[in-house]
Amino acid sequence: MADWVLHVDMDQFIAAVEVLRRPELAGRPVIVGGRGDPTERAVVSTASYEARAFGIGSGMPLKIAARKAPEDAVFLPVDHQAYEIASADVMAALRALPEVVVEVVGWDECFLGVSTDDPESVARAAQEAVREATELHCSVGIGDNKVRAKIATEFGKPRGVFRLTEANWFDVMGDRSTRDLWGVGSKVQKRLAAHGISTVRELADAEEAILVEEFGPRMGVWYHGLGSGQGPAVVDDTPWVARSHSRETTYQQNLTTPDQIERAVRELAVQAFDDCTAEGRPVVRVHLKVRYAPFETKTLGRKLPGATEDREEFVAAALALAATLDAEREVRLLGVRAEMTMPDAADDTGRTPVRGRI
DNA sequence: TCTGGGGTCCTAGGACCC
DNA sequence: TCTGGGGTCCTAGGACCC
Repeated sequence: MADWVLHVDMDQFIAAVEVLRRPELAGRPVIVGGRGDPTERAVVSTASYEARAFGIGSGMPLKIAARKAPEDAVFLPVDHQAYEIASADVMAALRALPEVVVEVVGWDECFLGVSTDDPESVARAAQEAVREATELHCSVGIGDNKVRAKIATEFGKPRGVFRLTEANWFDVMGDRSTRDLWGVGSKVQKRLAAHGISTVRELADAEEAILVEEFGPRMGVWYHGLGSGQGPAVVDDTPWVARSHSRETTYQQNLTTPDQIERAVRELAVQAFDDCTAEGRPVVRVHLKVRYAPFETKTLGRKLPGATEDREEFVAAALALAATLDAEREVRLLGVRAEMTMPDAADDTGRTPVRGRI
């Protein structure tokens, strides 16, 4: 029997959950994002397949989506709680499969580790278990590691199964853009292109030394291996432990005065801090994220003098950072992040119980 | 056309110590 | 007075993912 990695990804998860509780919306273009008001500053979380047919997709500003959407489109607010409940039901159904290790990587996706000679039948069993428990549909990628399983899922959508291994990697991926690789975004794609590397095959054939020079010792080696579909194959069900919590808000009207910014930072800092202390861990660091109008993002960080459980001390540190912001510029987004101490277990074992780069 | 909110990990470079 | 090499910690920011 061979070891396989399966990647389970829910089809249009958020939109599907909404349609499930409002059956009358079935077949209509459904767009979920922000507070459901397409005149506000917000982006699309998920669009149903019917809405995608009009060119509407995740990450798109709601205002743009509204322009593209047909008359009968429905805009809905994001309801985190509903998706968390649905997600828990999905994961519970998958954990109930025999001999399977489940590693959750998001609301709507996870890896399964399984030893079998017939991964396709495990994939079909997973789809059936999810459908039976939740009436939701998913796609499954089968791979000999996490990278290939994750990429395979896209070829299985919707409601399908696709296998991607060392055997068919270059047939399937060789001529595709490096951007289609998991972990290569637009910036890295451009930097690769500057070295004459545009396709997956070209990345695999590139000199590793050149990539190391461009991206550093870890990322250079990582990207090179990505070209031939290499990646870790261990599926780990250790519960995820957060390193930090943040709160951020995009303001419908830009903040223009120091007083407005101070009030906003204080409010966000209190929430982020309380999220951390709710887990019983002191806070060691504060970050501030600011987006100046129209669209320039900056982040600042400061280590606190020591681990603290004193909220006012944290708020004061956040305010001190805020005092360094450019007072001349309008702010449209503010975020405060609180970084926590790690649980003792991490130190004892030398192994961080954290979902890392896969 | 106008861009969310939640996270993680990596790198460069300076400070400081031996 | 001018100088090495290595290690670790910290800050600041970049990139990516769901």
